[in-house]
Amino acid sequence: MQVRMKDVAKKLGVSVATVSKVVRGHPDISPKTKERVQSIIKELNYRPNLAARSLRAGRSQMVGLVVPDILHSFFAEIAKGVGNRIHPKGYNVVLFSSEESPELEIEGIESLLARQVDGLIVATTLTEAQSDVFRRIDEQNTPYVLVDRKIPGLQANYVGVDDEEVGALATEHLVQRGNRRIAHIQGPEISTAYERLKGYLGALARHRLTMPAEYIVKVGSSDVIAEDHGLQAMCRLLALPERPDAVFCFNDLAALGASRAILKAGLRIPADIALIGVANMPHLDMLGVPLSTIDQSSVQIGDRAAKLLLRRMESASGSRPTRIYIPPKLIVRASSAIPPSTRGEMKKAEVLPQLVAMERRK
Amino acid sequence: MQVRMKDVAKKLGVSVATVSKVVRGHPDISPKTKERVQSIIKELNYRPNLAARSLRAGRSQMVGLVVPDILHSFFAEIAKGVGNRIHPKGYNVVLFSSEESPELEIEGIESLLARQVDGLIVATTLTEAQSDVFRRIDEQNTPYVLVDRKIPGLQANYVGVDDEEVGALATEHLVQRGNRRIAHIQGPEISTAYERLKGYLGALARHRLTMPAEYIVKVGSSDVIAEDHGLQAMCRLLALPERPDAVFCFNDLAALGASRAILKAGLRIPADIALIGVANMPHLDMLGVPLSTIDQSSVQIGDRAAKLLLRRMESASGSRPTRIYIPPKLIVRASSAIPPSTRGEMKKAEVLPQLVAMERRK
DNA sequence: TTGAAAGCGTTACCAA
DNA sequence: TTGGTAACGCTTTCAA
Repeated sequence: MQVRMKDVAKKLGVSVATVSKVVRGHPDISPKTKERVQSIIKELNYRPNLAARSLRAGRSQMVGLVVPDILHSFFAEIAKGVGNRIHPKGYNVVLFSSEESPELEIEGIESLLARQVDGLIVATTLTEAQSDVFRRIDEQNTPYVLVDRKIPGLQANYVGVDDEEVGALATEHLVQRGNRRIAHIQGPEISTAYERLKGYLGALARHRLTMPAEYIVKVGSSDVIAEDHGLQAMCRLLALPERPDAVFCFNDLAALGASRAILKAGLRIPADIALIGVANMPHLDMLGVPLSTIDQSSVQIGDRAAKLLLRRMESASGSRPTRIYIPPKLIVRASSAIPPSTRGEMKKAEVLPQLVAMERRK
Repeated sequence: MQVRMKDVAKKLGVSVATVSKVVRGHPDISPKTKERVQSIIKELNYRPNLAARSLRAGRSQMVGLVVPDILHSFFAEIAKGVGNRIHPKGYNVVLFSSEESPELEIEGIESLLARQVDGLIVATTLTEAQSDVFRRIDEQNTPYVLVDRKIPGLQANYVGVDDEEVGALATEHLVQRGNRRIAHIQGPEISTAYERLKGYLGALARHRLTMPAEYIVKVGSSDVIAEDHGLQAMCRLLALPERPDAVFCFNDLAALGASRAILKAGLRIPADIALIGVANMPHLDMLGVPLSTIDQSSVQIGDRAAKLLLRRMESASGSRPTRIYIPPKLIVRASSAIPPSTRGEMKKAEVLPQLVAMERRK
């Protein structure tokens, strides 16, 4: 059924060793034999069995990619970056979506290790307490690269943005625009959320601004359902005696939810409350109020992670972990764009047309 | 380095055959041996080498998934559906993104076949002329399922929506709302585009409406850059002596581009031009004018495709191709929602507030 | 330049 | 119920 090397060899009266060498472009083969073998390979439509090759060679030419949710455009972009980098090198991507479940993630990683992937790229949902999977990966001498999320206390290759800088960049921007009551809708229990919070607090401190404790609202759960949580968090902020004039949201999904809450309350963005998210998700520049955000160059994160992994897979193991930080980029759109001088002076009726005009000029 | 079955067997003084049976849950093993073996497996952290198993068993427990672009939410949703269905069955997904390139797609499929995947799910970019890859897949006796896009003349398992119905549903809706000059921004050279066009034409015919030939504008290229093309196509429509009062766009991305063009021209959606797309992409309900669309239940498409594939992989080959159609769902939002009676009677200034109010009521 | 043969880690058949 | 052993298709070493 399947054409094997043996079949090609038999048809030509040469040995399988010869065919094997031709297939892999091994040098010591006469041009004539090479050509004859190649023509038979074409004729029989022979394809080497990569399972056999993996077993024999001890390398599978596969890379495992574990993400919390492939639906989140951020992770899809990472997947794209990884694929585009490694496919030309003859590797395939085995994708595992952990659905934000640590247990599933561990199962996924184990299954990929069993598959003998040559390396792993992981956007992890695991906490420090669950991180022994990574030590098990190390034991196997399988290189891996963490992307987006880090695990405190784990020395590992990492590619992502500096999330403290993300938080600082966003908050700084809101301050520059004259906002003085800046709240933060915080993300779930992952490193990115902590560091963005740290950046937010740092920026406030630099400007000697202090906020009431209730201005930091915790989004209880994962990235995926962040929209609902953003909405709920925003509702809580709106109920405060003195409501914020700007909100830095953990990510764009949270900002989306927050903006729903703001509009529902009959308030205006950014005239009443300015908003900024993180991720630069596609098409959010076409929202009713285009959303300001921080771009993380996610395709590039995937690309760089794959590049780093390729290097680690090729070289002998043992080099110290590398951390690569991609600079975040502030993208200012209407949701945080109204200059502070205008604030308060605008009549309600003026706001929407202005936004529409702003959009048109683009 | 790697723990092998042999190591487990040696440590316990049993044979590898026994260990193998325990690992796979083979019945004739005494409870006592089973337990002892299992405890050693845990202790040594043994994981079966799936490359070896694949080679020996002739089945890899991997499914190949080929999509034109994982960034497109539609395909990411399919990937999610597939993964969620097959992971619990012990399969892994090998993902290949063809970047809308037929050549790359063929390479990708070949690499997956070489990897001995047990089955393939493909959203193809190939035309009938290039379809012999699929016959080669058949020769290998590897089952495959096409999703979203069909190839004319190729008898194959298929899961998707009935795109003619999609086109009819969208067009019918625009007609119902009182639109009489309904244009269509057509998709690229793929089955879905043809069939949506067919549905559009059918619906118009049923209502005895005829449109000028220029009302059908061809988007030259792939799904991915459909936003630019939608914009260009819309510009052409706007330049016509009698411009349309509604546009059925091949997909949401094209509609996004079209709406950019409409707003730039200083026109209003839907007061001047109503718009509807296809795909129900996430978050487009939060656009300045929320976008009407047709939902394709894409996660379900992935799920059903995987289910069908599992059946085909388990049963002996030879059954006739199955085609599964998921019913499309019309989702009416503001971009096509203004009742026809209001049309023309509204002053420009009234439109935006109305839309905002509409959004708030949600 | 070519080929024979060992062996990668597993499974499955058959014998004990 | 257990174990010996021959494959699975390929790579690689070493000899011819």
